[in-house]
Amino acid sequence: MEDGTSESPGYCGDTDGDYDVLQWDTREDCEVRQILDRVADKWSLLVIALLDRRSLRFTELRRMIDGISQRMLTRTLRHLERDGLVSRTVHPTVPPRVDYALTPLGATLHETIRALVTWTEEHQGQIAAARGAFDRRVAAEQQAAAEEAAEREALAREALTARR
Amino acid sequence: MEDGTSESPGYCGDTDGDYDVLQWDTREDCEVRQILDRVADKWSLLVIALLDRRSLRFTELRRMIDGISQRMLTRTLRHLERDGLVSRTVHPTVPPRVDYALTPLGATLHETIRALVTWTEEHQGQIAAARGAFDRRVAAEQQAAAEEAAEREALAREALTARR
DNA sequence: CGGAATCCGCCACGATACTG
DNA sequence: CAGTATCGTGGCGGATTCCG
Repeated sequence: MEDGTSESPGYCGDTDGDYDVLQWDTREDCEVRQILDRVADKWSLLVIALLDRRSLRFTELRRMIDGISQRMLTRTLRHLERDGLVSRTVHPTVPPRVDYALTPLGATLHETIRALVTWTEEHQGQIAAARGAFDRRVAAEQQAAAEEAAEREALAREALTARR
Repeated sequence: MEDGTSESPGYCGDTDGDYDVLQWDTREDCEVRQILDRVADKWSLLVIALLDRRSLRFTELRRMIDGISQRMLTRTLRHLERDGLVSRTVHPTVPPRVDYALTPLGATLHETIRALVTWTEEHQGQIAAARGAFDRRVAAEQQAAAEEAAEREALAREALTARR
């Protein structure tokens, strides 16, 4: 099994009731974070999206995703299966055939995720602009610092030659 | 600066038009994934949620989050600032005072995220059930395999004693 | 074909110390 | 107070090999 997100089943009990915003933010360690990590996983989201069209075999997924290693595909599918987001059905044929499909639960999650994707698409312009502005500001500050350093060095050298 | 999500500004151009689902899934490497990683980041979401109430100082955030290191808080805030989700204002007082606040863009993102949190809260029961069932199945299979192995070993030993 | 098991590189993160 | 700089490390992910 290798790891498996730890076998602790239920709560984490970490919630000390400091602030009320933390009602779902601190306990993120319990449930929300688990799902969030699954969604944000490099491959999970891709698998969910692909399975949303139709059920697929292991090798089909492997080919479609292209950059993925068999190890990661296996792990990803196991995790999704464990969370009840993907169903795994083995056909006892030879050679063996395994089909993966999205469960109803997985389908609703995919819908929910789409909202986030939509948000990103709608605002990616603003984000790109913000990044550009930020990077330019940083570059300008760095250059200013560099010039100041050069000036200080020039002054120091000048003082040195004057002493001789 | 240390890293900075690479300074490549625009597209990734990785999109080979194989399937149409990949229209936003393959190019995830370009924009969607960036935001998703930011959201799924261990601390970013927490910071966004806390700043949704009111603007906060560096140390306030540090105390409220509790498990975070100063390094990670700095990095997180820088990333959020770069993406235009959080604004940073320095008050030229002594001692220095720096306030962080959610930008309008960040606020809309927070709203969008809430949908995902809501989904998780609504379905965490199903997920927990699925995990339980999965783990029990795995445990059962492992035990079955162990018993089978023990039986084989017993047979082998029996055969061995018979040969003497 | 569909995995499981093993080895290993890399970097994300934490702890620590220092600066303005 | 609000950071930057440096070092040490655990774990994630990839490559490879073997199994049913």
